[in-house]
Formats: sequence, C-alpha cells, structure tokens
Amino acid sequence: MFRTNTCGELRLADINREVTLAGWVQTLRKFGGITFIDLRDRYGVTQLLLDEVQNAALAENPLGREFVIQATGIVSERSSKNLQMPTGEIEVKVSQLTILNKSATPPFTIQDETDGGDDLRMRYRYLDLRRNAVKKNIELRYAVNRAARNYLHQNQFMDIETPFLIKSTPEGARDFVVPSRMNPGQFYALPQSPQTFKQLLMVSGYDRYYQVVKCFRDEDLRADRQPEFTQIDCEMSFIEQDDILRMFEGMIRYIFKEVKGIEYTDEIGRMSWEDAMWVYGNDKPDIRFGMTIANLKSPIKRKGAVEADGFLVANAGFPVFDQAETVLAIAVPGGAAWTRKQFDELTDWVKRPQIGMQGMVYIRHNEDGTLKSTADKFFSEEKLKAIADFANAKKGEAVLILAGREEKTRKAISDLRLELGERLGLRKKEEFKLLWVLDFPLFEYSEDDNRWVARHHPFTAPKPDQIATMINNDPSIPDPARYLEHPYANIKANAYDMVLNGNEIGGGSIRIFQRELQEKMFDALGMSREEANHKFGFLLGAFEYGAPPHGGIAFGFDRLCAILGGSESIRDFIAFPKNNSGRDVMLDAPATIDEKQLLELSIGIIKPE
RNA sequence: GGAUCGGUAGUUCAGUUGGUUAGAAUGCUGCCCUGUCACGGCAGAGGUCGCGGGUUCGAGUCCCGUCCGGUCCGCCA
Repeated sequence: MFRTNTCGELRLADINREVTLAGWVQTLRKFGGITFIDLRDRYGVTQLLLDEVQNAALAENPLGREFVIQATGIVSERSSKNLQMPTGEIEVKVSQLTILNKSATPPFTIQDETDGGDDLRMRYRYLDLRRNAVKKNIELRYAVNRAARNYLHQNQFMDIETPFLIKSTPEGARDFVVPSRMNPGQFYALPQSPQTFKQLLMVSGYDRYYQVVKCFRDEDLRADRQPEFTQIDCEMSFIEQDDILRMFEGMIRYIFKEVKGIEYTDEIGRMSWEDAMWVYGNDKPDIRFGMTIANLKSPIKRKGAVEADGFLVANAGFPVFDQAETVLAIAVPGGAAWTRKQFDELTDWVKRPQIGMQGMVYIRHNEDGTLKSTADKFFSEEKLKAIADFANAKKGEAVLILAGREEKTRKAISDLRLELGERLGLRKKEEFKLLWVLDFPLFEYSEDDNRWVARHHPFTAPKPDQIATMINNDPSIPDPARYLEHPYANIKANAYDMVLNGNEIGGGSIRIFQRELQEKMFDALGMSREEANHKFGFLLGAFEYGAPPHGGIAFGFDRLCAILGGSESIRDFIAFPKNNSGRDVMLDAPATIDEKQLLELSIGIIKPE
C-alpha cells in the first residue's frame, strides 16, 4: 500500500500503529542527532521524527522543502506537544524513508502567510494552490457547488449541458470568437450565457433545468470580473415571478446552512428598483447599515424619507444648490466631532476623477444642539435644523451634501455612503444580508445609438400590465432630449436581482414566450425583421411550437463563493484565474500561433499602423 | 480608451536634498546543536536598481519614452 493514512488524521488513539504516509516536506528542523519533518498533504500536517540512523542516511540524500517523500514508522506520543495543530499530540518515528521526487527550492514560501506577491503566486499557481489559505477557498467553492446541486436535484431540476461553440449575437457584452477551420471565414462565438438554450429546453418540456456552467465575456476586467466565469444557471416553466423568488430563496438559505452553518431565517426583503435608487443611490444596496439618502430638492415623499418640505434648499441664493439638478444628503454617525482636516480629506475623496464631484457641503449637528455648516451664509440655523432633520441627522452626526447632475450625484453619494460604511466598520464581513431588487426598467436609452437597449437582455418580459403599453406604442424616439417622456421609459421588466451585502449575486427574469411580443422587443431595440431572423430565428421559430410560460435566474458562482469566503477578489476562488489584462501568466496565454495554423484557418493578422 | 499606484538580492521591502563600496528581513549554502514546531548559534554566497534614451562632473533617486503588474473609471449583468 502506498500510504495507510493521510497527514491530517492520526491522533493519540493511533499510538503504536505502524503507518505509511506520503506527502510534501513542509519544513525540516535539524538538530545534531535528530531531525523533525513536517509532512504535508491535502488533509493536514504530521510531524515525522528521524533518529540518529535515519539522520545519518539523510546526509547521503539530503531533503529539501517540497520534496515528495514516503515515510513508514510507528505513531508515538510526543514528549512536547503542539496543541495548535490537530495532529500535534503525536509524531511518526520513521523506520523507512523514501524520496519519491526532489523539488527545486520554491520561489515563495508555501505557508498560510506567504512571502510571495500576487504575480509570482499566479505564475506558480500550482504551488500557491498547495497553501492552506488558497486550498480552503477551493474547498469552499466545491461545498457551494455541491450544496447548489443537491438543492436543485431535490427540487427536480435537471443538469443539461449546452454547447460552447455557438453563434455570435452582438447584443450586450462582446463575444469571444473561435475560427472555424472547416468553414473558412466563419466564426463560432463562446456563450455569454446559455440563455437561449435554456429557453429552448423549456420549449422542449424540461421544465426545471440547471447547469453550473462557464460563461465568456470579452470585456475589460476587475478584481471581481474574469473573462471566463461560472454561473449557476437555472430556468423553470409554468411559474410566476414569486415562484422563482421563493425557489431560489430556498437555495440560498440551503447554501448558507450547508456551507457556512448559518440558519438564515430572516425574511428576504423585496425592494423596487426605484426605491433602491432613491434610498441608496444604487441598484444593489448594501442594507447592512443605514445612512440612507435624503433628496433635499425633491418634493416626492418616499419610503425611508422623513416627511418634510421637499424644497428645503431651493432658492436660498446658494448657487451650488440652486443650479444643481439634484441635491442629496446622508447623515454620518459621529461626524459632528470630525475635524476640519477630516472633512477636507473626504472632500478631496469625492473630488477624485473616479467620483468627479466639484465639492462637498457639510453640516455639523453638534451634541449641544447647535448647527454649523460650510453654507452658513445662505441658511439660517433653523433652516439647517430642518435640513438635518430631513436627512435624519441626530445630534453628534454630520450631514454630507453633494449637488450636481442627477445620475452622477446619485452615484457619487452612493459611493460616499459605501466608503463611509467601510471606514466606520459598518460593513462586517461575517454579517450577511440578502435582498431582492425588483421591477427594473425594461429599457435603457442609448445616447450613442439613439435607441432603446435592453437593460437585462432582450428576452425579458415586461410586467404583465405593461405589455399593452409596449405593443401599442411606436418605439422610435423623435426627440432624444425628451426620451424620458416616451412611454417605453416607464415600462418595468419582470426582472429581479438577488443582492448580498451590496453585491449582485444573481439575476433573472420572466421571459417573453410569445413570438409577437418577442418580435416587438426586437423592433424596440432597432433590430430589423431580417436581422432578428438571422440572429434569433431559431428562438422565434421555437415560440411557434408551444412555448410554455417560463423564467429563470443565474447566480454568479465565483462572486458568491468570494463573498461567502469573506474576500473582495474572486481570483482567490478560482483554481487558475486570469489577471486583469485577461492573461494567464502561468501559461503565458494568450499567445501567437504558427503561420501554418493561421493558414489552415484562413486568417491573416492585420497590424495596426 | 482613460486615471492612478508600483517595479531595487530567490522573495517581501527600505534606500534621506542627486554624491564613496546599494541595505534589512526572510529564503538559500556550509558548519555546530537530541525535543523542535516562526527552533537556535556561527560563517558565506547572492544585485543589468524592469528596459531604452536624456539632464548632470556624478542618477536607484530628476525628465521623456516603453514594457510588466495592482486598483479604479469607461465598458460589462
């Protein structure tokens, strides 16, 4: 037998057994007569003890870090124990040691706290994966995968594979393309998601489908974005939105329980997209903390906003506010005690190009009830008090106010809110808060193309009571400046996102399942009938042969794992990730290919001048 | 496409106002050590300061270009 046990399982109860272990040399600790070896495998670390005889043999064939060895010996109680490690009460007194393979000195230490930088770790990813810290992420990923599959299987979902070599449909993200040798000049595309296939499976009657599947998008990357990533992709027939929400609340609860041991019993809130944007400035709000946004220039009363004079800041003779499209405020706990320097630092933060605000106005609501502001000149203390009250700023808090163009200011105050939440320690890693965001707009207006684009994707159904609005109105936009007045601007989609701690972890929709409505959708997106037929004729055709009502959802598997693992970066949860230029630095891919290969593919390289 | 931070020993980093022979820790090599587990002690090797150009009596340090890596915006669901 190659090995009788793993390096993680021997205990006091195994004393006096003869065992054989195999693994990697983690460390060597040599003394005059004896040597200790920490032997590591996937399951743990066990200490080996070499006596004088073995030690002498070691001089002939020296060991080094990461050598692969096999050791046979007797399990013994240690004379000095290490209770930090599970196997710390025993050691194996080696009688026979075989070097199975040598190792070069690794370029970084294979420890929990490695001395290797990211680039180096990625270049030697196979060594990095030996580290406990990375291994536990990969294990967590498998646990999430297993839990999702178990739950879906228990609920009659079927895993059905769909092709990777498909047709390019430039709508949404850029496609990765693959040249076809047998069809010169023609290309496959890699799927951005199995969207149309899962819908076809619904037409075929496989009424509950799922897949843990790779998807590909040729767009620029981030810490939480990879060119190839994994989705838990699901679709169901004969359901309404509520059925899907409940089914997948069940799944996420099951995952929390199985993977984290957390019973997530709280009701999962449901918030409309409009409310999310209004109260949090963001369509994926982090609801672990408050600091909700008050709109100082709007008369509209909303959930979470205190009833007050909405035009609080209008016509005060303060040009910054008067000229702004919108004026938004948040209240920061403890902010009244901040120094001038702290406010200046935060002002610089919002003025960075990434945020791009001109400045920030603030009001201190002091503990003694007085109010002090950078805009004192324009507002009486009563007015400041009214603003503070409207922004829900209690004594000891500060009101931070940003003013400017609607969209930019809303994004800025949302970023500011998240930044402050981070700085004040309100975004606790070990706290998990789920939320559904519902009723997204079906369309977004594209200034570049002066047409509507699908916010989610072109197969998303409008709310049932808005189908008529869509059917009965011409999608064309006569005056781009007034696109908001077009009936299409207000059509809401039967779409939903699941949000966890301010991250979109899943999103989906009820789909269009009737040919007429689907054609109308393509019209609305400015796609001619020919173009629609060329790109999606197969789907439109399928809709003529008894397509059932259906809908689905897809979860970002890598991101879900990262959040459950308490990390910002999804790369730690992917065995072989790419860097932020889309490169695999271990393989050094992508790479050029031979002239001969290019010739076979009928491809020439155009050099930009 | 843009912004920004970084690149110095195998590795992680320090390097003052431009000034003699570029340092530390760790890793590596050798010797000593029978209870370590971040073992300890002594000695030693190890550098194209990313690359190219410029300014200067003199550049790791200043300037320009370029390559590589990180983060973000645009983009992306």
